[in-house]
Amino acid sequence: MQLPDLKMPDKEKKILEAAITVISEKGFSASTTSEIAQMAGVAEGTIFRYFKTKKDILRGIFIHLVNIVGEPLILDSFKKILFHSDQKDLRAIIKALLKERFVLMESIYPMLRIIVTEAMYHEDIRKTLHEKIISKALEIFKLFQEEMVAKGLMDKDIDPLAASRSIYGNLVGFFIYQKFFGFVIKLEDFDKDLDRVVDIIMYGISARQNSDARQ
Amino acid sequence: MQLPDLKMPDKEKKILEAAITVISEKGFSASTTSEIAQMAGVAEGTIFRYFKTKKDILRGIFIHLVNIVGEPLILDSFKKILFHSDQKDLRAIIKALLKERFVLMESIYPMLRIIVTEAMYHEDIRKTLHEKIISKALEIFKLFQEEMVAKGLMDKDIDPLAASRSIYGNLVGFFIYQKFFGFVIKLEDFDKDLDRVVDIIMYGISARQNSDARQ
Amino acid sequence: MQLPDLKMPDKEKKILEAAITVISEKGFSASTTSEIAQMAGVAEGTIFRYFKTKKDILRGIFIHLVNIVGEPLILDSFKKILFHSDQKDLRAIIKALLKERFVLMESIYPMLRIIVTEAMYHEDIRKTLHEKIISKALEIFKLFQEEMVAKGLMDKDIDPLAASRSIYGNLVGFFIYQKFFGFVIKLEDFDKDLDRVVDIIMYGISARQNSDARQ
Amino acid sequence: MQLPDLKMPDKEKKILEAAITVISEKGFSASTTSEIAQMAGVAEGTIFRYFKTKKDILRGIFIHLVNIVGEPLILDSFKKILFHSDQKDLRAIIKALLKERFVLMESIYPMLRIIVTEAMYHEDIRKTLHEKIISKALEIFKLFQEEMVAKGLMDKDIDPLAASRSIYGNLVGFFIYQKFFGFVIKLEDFDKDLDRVVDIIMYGISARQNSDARQ
DNA sequence: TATGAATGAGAATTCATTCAT
DNA sequence: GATGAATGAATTCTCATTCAT
Repeated sequence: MQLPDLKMPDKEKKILEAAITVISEKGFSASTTSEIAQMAGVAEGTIFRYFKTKKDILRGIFIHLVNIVGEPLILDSFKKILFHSDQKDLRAIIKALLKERFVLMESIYPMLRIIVTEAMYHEDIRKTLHEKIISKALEIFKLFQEEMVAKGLMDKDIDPLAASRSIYGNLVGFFIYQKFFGFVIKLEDFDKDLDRVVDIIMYGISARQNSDARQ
Repeated sequence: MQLPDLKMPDKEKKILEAAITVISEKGFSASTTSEIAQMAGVAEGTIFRYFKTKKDILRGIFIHLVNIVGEPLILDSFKKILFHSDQKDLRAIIKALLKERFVLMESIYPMLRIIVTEAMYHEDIRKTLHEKIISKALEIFKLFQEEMVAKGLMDKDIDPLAASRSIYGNLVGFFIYQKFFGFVIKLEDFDKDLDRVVDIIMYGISARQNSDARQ
Repeated sequence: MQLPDLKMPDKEKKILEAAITVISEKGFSASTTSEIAQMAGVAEGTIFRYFKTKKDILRGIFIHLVNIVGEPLILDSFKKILFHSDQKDLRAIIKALLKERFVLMESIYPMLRIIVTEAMYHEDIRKTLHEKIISKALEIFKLFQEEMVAKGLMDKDIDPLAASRSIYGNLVGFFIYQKFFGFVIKLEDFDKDLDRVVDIIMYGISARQNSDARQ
Repeated sequence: MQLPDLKMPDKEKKILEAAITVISEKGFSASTTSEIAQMAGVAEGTIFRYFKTKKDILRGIFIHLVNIVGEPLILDSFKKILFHSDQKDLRAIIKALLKERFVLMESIYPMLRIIVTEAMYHEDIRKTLHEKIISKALEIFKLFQEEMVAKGLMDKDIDPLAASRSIYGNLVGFFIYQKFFGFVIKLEDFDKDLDRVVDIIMYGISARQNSDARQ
């Protein structure tokens, strides 16, 4: 896990990167500061110059996700895809979105794994996550939906929460399947797979009234 | 977390139940055997009569999930809902399925939390999970889809993996939202919410060709 | 330092005794739990079964001094010497008192050293010490003085606080000189030395009106 | 704690002053060099330019007490009070002495606290203390006593060691009571209190042959 | 079988000391 | 000279595991 250049001491960055790697692999409690120090190539004591306690390392990772990764990586690219897409075609936009999200998730995968695990156990992390990222993404999606509804590409009755949950639910299901249970697949297969996901997001699982509905 | 009656010594069952509670709340590594013993009302040494090591407790929980909960609770009820439903209406079946799955997930929630966390970190757990539960559920769903396609209720082109992933993705998205981010909601609201999820699973997020498509 | 038999696990007593020895020799902060464990002949972890933290060991010693040693050893013998003495002679009583106090101080010397040091740095210890021992001793002395005044052996104008402070000041000065700066002396020399101390406590340092005043 | 101007680098003096403050408050082992550096307003590394090890700081404080404070502050003023007093009255001299000593002790209180604590644990400190200060003070007192005996103000039989120990014992008892257990008292009360101490030093605690003995 | 005291390896954390800048 | 980041040995404390009762 390589973090972007930040105004942060070199060693602190190394420790944070090492911590993300180690904690992502074994979970927070099962990781030791000695392991993190070793992987970061610093003395164990050095860790505690930058992070008062072990828990503060976790906090550091989280803050990083929310502040550094959250806004520019997660939300900005989300906005960009939804609004600045040249495509006037909803299906193409959704597909582009999934693709970009998939790549994003892969690129911050170790960090993601840590946050997901910890969010399961800590209310405060969930709360911050919701406040800083999830609720904002939902707002963006609502604006997007309005635009799509205006263009006649989405149904106005559709609940935006349910719709975005569906997109993300499908995406995560797809991601987990690829990452956890799937085999490494060829790029063209990936694209086909993705098409299937997009179709279901677009038209659901029921029988299509007319096959023209599909692109 | 109450486990069903099993041919298992009373103390072992108590330990397992206590372990599920404790580990679900703090994660495996952060839980201590002394805590589990205390909650189970047994001496710390007693734990090691039934489980050689702490890790074996986790294994015990997992085996329990797979063997005892997996087949009868997870798969059987899945089958029952899909095939023995009186309804000839796909939408109603999906809704019933989601409802039943939601209740099931809630009832085994502590266990679920443990397994999901551990599956994130251990390949072998993922493998067993896939073998014993996920792949079987997929097979069941395939049979169900064939039936639905035959009745003209589902599109034959739809990938069953993608379809079931969609159903589960939507369900899990819904579940997480309720459990982790949601507020406690009234039962009738829950039903409305569920309807929206079902609609999206059924018809997707795109504009409907004709509004009759919706119930 | 041997503690009296108490309803206290054998190991706890051993740890407490070892702690008193070690801490008395090096001071609290400079003593390590590993050292204490070694001297007590137990594993380091065992210490923390009986004392949650290192600081609790100190608290244990203090509680011991106040509750176990304070009342029966310090105050009771104080009372006994002052009131149950057969002697009708103030000088003899004071001498007996000094002798007995000296022996007592020697017998709990390691504990004393710890408490004195810690009392210098911790207000709460001083407070408890005052409440539980010093103020009580002062009360006892006041009663004693009343008796002596009634018998015409002490001046009624003398401030009991100043008087007892003088007795203890002289005693401690004597004790410190013997223990810290003195050489080991013969028993008869000790007695002579003590006599000089008693004289000064009794009659002060000024020229005596008549030499009969002295024994 | 302000040290007098010395031919000593500014930083070294600052470090020494800071060290006295910090160590006096928490004890030597419990104080950290980082704390001392912070309070002195220098970098931690700077400390080790002036003091090879942490222990050398303590040594520095001690040397300071003995060489700089010991002779001029402790012994000279002792001499001055005893011999250059205008008063021909022993009682008045003792009272003046106690007053002056009390003020002196207060002024070097932090340093005193350190030395007393450390003297309890280190033979070598006690030895130097005795050699450089205590034995000298005793010599001075002996000369004083001779003078007083010549004037008929003190008994020739009185042991000078016992007498000076009494004076100091009473003083220290008084000091401790005021500093550690006492409440803040008014100046006039302080003087009354002091009178009582002086009386006891002068005439002891026994009944006075005639009340004229007291001033 | 059940207990829980005892263990000791290993964890997080502290801090005097060094050294490149 | 002065700095303060970096170190790593030492310290406190935790906890899975053992074992005598």
